[in-house]
Amino acid sequence: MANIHEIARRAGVSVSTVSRVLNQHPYVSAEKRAAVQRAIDELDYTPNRNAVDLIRGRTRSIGVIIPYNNNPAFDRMLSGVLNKSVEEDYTVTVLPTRYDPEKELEYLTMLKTKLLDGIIITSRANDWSSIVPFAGYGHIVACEYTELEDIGCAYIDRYAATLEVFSFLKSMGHADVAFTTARGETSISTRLTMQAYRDVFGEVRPCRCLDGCTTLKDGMDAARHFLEGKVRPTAVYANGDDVAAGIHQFVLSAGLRIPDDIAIIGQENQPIGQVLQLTTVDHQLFRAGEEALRLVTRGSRDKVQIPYRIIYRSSSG
Amino acid sequence: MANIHEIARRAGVSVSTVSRVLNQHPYVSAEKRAAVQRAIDELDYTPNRNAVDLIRGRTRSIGVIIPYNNNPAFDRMLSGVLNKSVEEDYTVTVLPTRYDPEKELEYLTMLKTKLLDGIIITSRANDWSSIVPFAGYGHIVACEYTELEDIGCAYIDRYAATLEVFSFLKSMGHADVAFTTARGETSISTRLTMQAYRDVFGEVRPCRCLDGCTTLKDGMDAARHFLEGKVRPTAVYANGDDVAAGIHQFVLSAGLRIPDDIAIIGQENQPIGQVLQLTTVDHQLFRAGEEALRLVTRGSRDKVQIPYRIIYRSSSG
DNA sequence: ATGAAAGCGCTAACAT
DNA sequence: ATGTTAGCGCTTTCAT
Repeated sequence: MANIHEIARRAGVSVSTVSRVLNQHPYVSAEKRAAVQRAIDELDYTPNRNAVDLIRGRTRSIGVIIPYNNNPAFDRMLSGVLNKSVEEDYTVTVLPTRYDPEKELEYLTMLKTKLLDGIIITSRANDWSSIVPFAGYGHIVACEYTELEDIGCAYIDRYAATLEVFSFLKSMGHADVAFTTARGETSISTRLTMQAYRDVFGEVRPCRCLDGCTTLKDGMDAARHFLEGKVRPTAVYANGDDVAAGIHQFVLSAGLRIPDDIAIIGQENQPIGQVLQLTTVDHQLFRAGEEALRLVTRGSRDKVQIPYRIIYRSSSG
Repeated sequence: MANIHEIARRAGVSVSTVSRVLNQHPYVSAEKRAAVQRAIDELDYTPNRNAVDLIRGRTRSIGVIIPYNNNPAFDRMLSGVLNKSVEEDYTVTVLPTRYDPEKELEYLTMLKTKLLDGIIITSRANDWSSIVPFAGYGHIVACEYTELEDIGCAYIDRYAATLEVFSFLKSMGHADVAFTTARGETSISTRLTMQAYRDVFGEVRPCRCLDGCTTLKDGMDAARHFLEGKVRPTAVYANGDDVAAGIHQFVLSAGLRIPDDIAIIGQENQPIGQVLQLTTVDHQLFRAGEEALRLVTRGSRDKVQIPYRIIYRSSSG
């Protein structure tokens, strides 16, 4: 590929003039501008972005740290990020960690190496203490609430949503409620869910709580688990609509009725939940993703809460 | 951030020596290497990747052109790409086009600007004639079959799969079959589907074919469309499991039985199809994505076919 | 084994 | 208005 010098030579001007027309600066005569443009067209020239980014120190590119791809929740957020990135004219790089802390730090280092202007953390594997230092090299926005000064966030109020769900179930007469979670008490989601449970129903008994659930099949296994005791719960709050759908299937196949024998509430408002008429908590993760991108491109450290909505359907009575 | 000169000064060596230890070259004495390492650690130094990429002319980064995010099919491919990218140590940038040809060309230009080593095209908005020239600047791999020399591909045999589906339906006694598609005859998928239909059933009547379907709701509308005539089809081949699920719902709500009154076959083997016991064509798009990444990182122009599998469930009788 | 120096392709301050 | 020039931070000959 030709470079800026070749264009300059061919147009009979200096490289600065070429640079000026490239960056639409004023103070370039119409003739020279035309000559430069001609040379550019003739040689089909495009500036080398590595050189531009090197000298500018910015890339208009941001990264999205995501534990798993092909997970409804994270995909929604990523989708929101991508959607907004187009209108903000930023490029987005996906950084899948599988919750490997080393990998995550490696990705964060891309701020230091100047490859990324900012990073959105949808879910993290490291403690904040090892993440915060990277905020010195680029903007970091999280999809969870944090009081840290250096970190912006577009977060959902999972505690409030969960509290509302459990309170609703209680008001409907449910006293024995079970729930599923995805990844143990290392995750804030799980901790907040358990806290809300305690605040409404008291102690969390092992037989009413199952971790490690993400897929439809996990939901079926969870339902089997919840139903195997002599006393069975009368409602289940699943950590996703896929899981809820699995529970739904197993419950029906066990000859029980929904919601009469067991009420089910899911999360994320997925199509599968619509089909099965599942009540669901829509955390509006798409909007969270959009907001996260908006924040990170502005270098904002604002704390923005994304409101949730509960969509009541027949599965919860 | 410190740069290589500072490290050199601090370690009392030249920049070339620093560069050598950075790139694990031989011929560096143990003492100097240690001194350099100490300086690197003390200053918490990380090389600027823009500078490295500029001089090397490579980035170990590839782009994935994708029309829509949050579409089961494209998400599967993207997921496969990402999965493989981790083990191949490449970074992937998502390039959403919404089938805007201009946007797509803009993305392809990232090969010229040296930002990307290669690009995977999951689905395109431009003619090959305007895409091929970019192959001169970086590797291009498509997720559709093409004979073009310059383009590698990891493709699915949609015609064969569709032919098998229609032949199966015919063998089951279905003579009046409908189908849905996503985006008109500009898309190869649609063209291949129509071709297979003609080859098995003859003429494609407008009342047996509905375009613009991607979501569950589209499926419900499609079913309404197919059922409104006096004679209704006895089977529908949907272009995705979400669409098939919508059809499923509408058919049931219309008081008809599946598969007795109407057989349904979907595509992509999504969880929703598993729940509804939908027969489905699994095109193994995840594998296609993995293979595409493998090809593009190797600069290969091989043509690799990804086999499909039909998963028979009760919705097709 | 090590260093000096010439770039990679571009931007921008400075001079004219 | 336009050109000269000094970098941005790194790799890689080419000497020694």
